[in-house]
Amino acid sequence: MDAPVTVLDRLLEISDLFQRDLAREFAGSSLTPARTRVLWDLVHSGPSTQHALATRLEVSPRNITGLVDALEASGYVRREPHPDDRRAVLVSLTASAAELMHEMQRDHAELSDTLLGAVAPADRDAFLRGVGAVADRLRDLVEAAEAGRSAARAGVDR
Amino acid sequence: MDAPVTVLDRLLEISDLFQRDLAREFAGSSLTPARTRVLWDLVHSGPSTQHALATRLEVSPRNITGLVDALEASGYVRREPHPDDRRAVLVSLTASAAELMHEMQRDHAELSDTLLGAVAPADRDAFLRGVGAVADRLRDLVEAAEAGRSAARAGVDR
DNA sequence: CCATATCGTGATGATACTTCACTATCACCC
DNA sequence: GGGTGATAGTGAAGTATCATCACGATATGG
Repeated sequence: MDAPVTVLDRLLEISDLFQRDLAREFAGSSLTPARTRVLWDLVHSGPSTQHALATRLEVSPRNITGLVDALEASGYVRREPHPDDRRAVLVSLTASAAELMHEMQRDHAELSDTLLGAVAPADRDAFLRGVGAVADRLRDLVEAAEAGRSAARAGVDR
Repeated sequence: MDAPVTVLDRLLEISDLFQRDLAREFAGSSLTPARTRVLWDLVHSGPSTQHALATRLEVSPRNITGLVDALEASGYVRREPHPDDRRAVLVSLTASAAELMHEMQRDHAELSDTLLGAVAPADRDAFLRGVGAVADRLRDLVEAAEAGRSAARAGVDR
């Protein structure tokens, strides 16, 4: 009865392996998972204020300050004054960082294909539907749990 | 052309959601992800030396010292002298921690079932095969990458 | 019995986060 | 205009998880 391997175990192993691969990829460079996340977001969202980054990445604005400091020092991003708001700064990727991120995006897609290629062709459609269904269900569960807590706390106020 | 959602994205989202759920679960208690990992390992492996823990969890022995310190202070584990080796200590779960871990194991299995329940019955077998295949493939890839690096470094010596 | 490896830990430091306090600015409203 | 209150970013201080290096205590194998 000790520890049958569940689907969840497998899914967690996958993400663990991926993270390890990412860490290995950037060993030696000044890029770290958290800093890479910032770059990744900037590719998708374009030049952003630090506040916007903090909101999208769900971390404190103070934390973004430190991450951008490091990325700026290593030449991955630039801080420019916001044209309409003198309080804010716009963080944007440097050309070389943009190039790097496109490479990473290609690698990411390629890895995704490789992994899908490991699935028997006859299973692929069902597999994709299954992954989507699990992600959706889990998202709902987490959302409900978090809303529950918020509601409990907000309950006193309302 | 900007960012089609890949399988890999979905898999990473799943693990991200799960981690967030775990963190929420233990908010307020003295348990943290890293400390929980130690407890989880002890359930599977039984009383262990800190060195064994460090090896299995792939972290430095020094780090284990700190994690066990915290777990011991909170009453989750006990440190006992190793019967055959006066250098080593045996770390074992307290009764209440063992109980807690069994609960967690039940919850984990239950969540796994719930997630699998979100997959259409006709897709389930293919989905399970697919998840296994992807995990296997990724494990091979990471292993090869790490072996490559080790080989490169060991190459000078041999 | 001595050289060497192993087990744990103190010291020190990096990264990734937090909250709190504070400044500079913006936006609104009378 | 001149407050007034929200917002953008950052300094200060603290926590958790990791790493490396040095060191003492012990085991082990000639």
